[in-house]
Amino acid sequence: MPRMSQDAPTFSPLYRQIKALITQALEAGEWRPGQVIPSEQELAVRFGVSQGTVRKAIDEMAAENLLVRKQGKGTYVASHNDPRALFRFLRLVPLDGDLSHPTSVPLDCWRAKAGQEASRMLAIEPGAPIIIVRRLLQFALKPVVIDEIYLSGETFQGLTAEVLQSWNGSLYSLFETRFGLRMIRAQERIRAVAADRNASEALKVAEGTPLLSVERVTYTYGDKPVEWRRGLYSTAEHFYLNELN
Amino acid sequence: MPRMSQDAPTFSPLYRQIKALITQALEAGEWRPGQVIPSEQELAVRFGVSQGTVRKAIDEMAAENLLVRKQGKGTYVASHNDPRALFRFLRLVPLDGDLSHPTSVPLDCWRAKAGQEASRMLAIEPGAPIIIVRRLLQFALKPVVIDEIYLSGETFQGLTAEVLQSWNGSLYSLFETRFGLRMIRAQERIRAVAADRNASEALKVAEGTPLLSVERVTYTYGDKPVEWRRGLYSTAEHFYLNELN
DNA sequence: AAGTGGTCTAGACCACGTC
DNA sequence: ACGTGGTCTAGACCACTTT
Repeated sequence: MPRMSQDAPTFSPLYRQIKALITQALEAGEWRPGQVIPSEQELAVRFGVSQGTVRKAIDEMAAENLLVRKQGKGTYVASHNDPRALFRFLRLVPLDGDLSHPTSVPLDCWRAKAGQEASRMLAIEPGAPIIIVRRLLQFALKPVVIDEIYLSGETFQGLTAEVLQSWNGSLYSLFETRFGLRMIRAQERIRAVAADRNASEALKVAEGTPLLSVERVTYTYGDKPVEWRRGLYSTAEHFYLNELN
Repeated sequence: MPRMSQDAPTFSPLYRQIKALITQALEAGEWRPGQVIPSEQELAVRFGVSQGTVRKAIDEMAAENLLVRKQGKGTYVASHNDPRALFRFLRLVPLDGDLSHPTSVPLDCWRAKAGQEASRMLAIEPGAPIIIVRRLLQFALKPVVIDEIYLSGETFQGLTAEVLQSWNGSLYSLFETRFGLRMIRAQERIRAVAADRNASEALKVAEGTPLLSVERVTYTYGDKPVEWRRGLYSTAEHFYLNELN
């Protein structure tokens, strides 16, 4: 039973150190999204701690949606390919209870250099290459969200309009499968704005219609920002649902 | 070690039964908000289970913001009088990082009978007495939110404009202190709307300005809805911040 | 039957706050 | 010194899934 560093001013309990080790392994790609990780007992042996300590580490990671426990089967690496993950970041719900899945329609995809704002949001150098994606989100064939998505050109090399076109699934599942980038958490800043010319055409609403402006920064491991997007949501037939706990 | 009912189709682990018992005691007012509850050891003896089982029950309740643990001191009943609880339900943040506390200015308070919508939201009979409160929320003396709040007249007997005027603190801390009602969780539905005459006057913005419409239903123990409110947020100098995990 | 996560226990020791 | 929550361990048994 290794005590590790337990008395420094930066005290951290054993299970958190184990958590960090598991996270590192995850980050290094030792186990891929959707796969099982070793059993608690195996991990306990590997790290030289008791099974209960591994358990507590995994408990926290499951609460953070990094891992998924399945009784009798094992513990799995969370994946955006899992259909249940779709609405984790998309909080838009139809006014009537219609639960049809949204469709992503890529409109455009081009390269540019990071300006002030993009460089700050993505924590990259101003002038660094970025990729900008415009896409429409449809619910039951009706346009509801128009998104403008900024990505670091460095980490998303090879992302083109064709790749987007040919992908059937969520954007984040593409990022995960194709670029090995797992979106862990996000922060959204919501304001109300009037539809400009572009938005009104894309969303088929009158110019000046109030829309939700949703700015999102999405982070991967180590709180590293990897995506910045701004979405304009038409709330004629949908609303943004938020649970406060 | 009582096994209780552990094999019925409605299986529930011991710690969840303990959790239910603690919640009942909380609901019954055995310990009041802000006070300490008995130690884990005492509760273990009282319920005839091990300390670890009580611990797990309290763990979940702390995660749900029903209880607050303080190492070395004890476990406390969560309270809206705690200043840290203020921003639990108010997700509005100034564009510049100014962290001034908002002020609530009650504008009006009158009695009415529940209509269709209010009765559905508050789960009361149509025609039942309700109280409607209009109030303004100011950040640094600037009007930012205009709220219309619907409450069941039954549970909020004695709530008058005078009571609201004389209360220095959040609305929920008033509800808690004066009416013994603790707000546990809430659900918000957000849309974008244009400012009508009333809103434009109250918020000092032009008519037609896009505003956030935030409809909130707030629940107390047992998922019982006790408040329905609609707020119009001016997002000229503030935004609604949401963390997605 | 065997393996996995889930629950429960009992006991030891640590960190924090108060007396 | 004492009491509280926080951590860690070891072992038993339960529930679920697969073989």
